[in-house]
Amino acid sequence: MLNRLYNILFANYGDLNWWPAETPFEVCIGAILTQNTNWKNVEKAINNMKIKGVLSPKEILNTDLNVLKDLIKPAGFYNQKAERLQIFCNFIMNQLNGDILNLKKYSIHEARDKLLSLKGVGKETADSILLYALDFKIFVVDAYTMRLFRRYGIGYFDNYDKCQDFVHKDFHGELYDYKNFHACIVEICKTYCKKKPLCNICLLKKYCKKVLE
DNA sequence: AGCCAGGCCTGCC
DNA sequence: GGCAGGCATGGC
Repeated sequence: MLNRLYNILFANYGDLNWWPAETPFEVCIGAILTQNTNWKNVEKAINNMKIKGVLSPKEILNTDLNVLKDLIKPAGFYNQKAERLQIFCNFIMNQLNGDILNLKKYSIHEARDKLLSLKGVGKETADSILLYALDFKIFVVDAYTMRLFRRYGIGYFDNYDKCQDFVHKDFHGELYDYKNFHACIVEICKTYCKKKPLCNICLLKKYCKKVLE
C-alpha cells in the first residue's frame, strides 16, 4: 500500500533532498523552530542566526536569551522556542560532549528516549532529528501524514505511535526512502491536503485511486 | 481579512 | 490518558 503511494509521489516530486540544512545540528535547530510554524519563517530565523554567527551549541548558550529571542522572532512562539533551543544545547554540551552526532553511539530507542526527555522535544521533533540529522531509520509522522491517511482512506490513526507502527510494518524502503517519503507527503499536502476539507483537489484523489485500486 | 503553518506543554477532568 | 487552551509570526 504505502510503497505504491510512495512510488506515485516519487514519480511526481522525485528527490526532494530533505532535510534542507547544512549540518546535522542545523537540522535540530530547524526541527525545533518549525513546530507549528511555516518553514519560510524558520528560514528567516535561521538566517538571522547565521548572520550573527550563532550557529553552534556553544554560541547559542553564550547568547543572551533576549537576544536569541529577537533573532528567532520570525519563527513565532519565540519565548518558548528560545528557551527550548538553550535546553537542547545544554543537553548536547553536558551529555554529548558538544556534538549531536554522539547520539549515534546509542541504540535508536535510547537515543529517542533521551531526546523525548527534553522539554520542547516531542515525538515528531525527536524523530525528525533521528532520521534527518542522525540517519536512524525511523518514519516521521506529522499532522499532514495522519490527515492524508485519514482523508483518503489509507487508514485512520488516532495517535502518533499507531500511525508510525503502521508505516514501519507496511512501508519497505532504505534510509533514503524514509527521508524522501516524509518529504513527499509534506509536499503534496501543502498543495492538496490543507486543513480545510474542501481543499481536496482531484489530483490527489487520482493519486489515491491508483494506490487503493 | 482570515486562515493556516513540517508541535509541544500545561492544567484541567 | 485524553483534550482544550496558550503560544506568535508572516505567507497567501
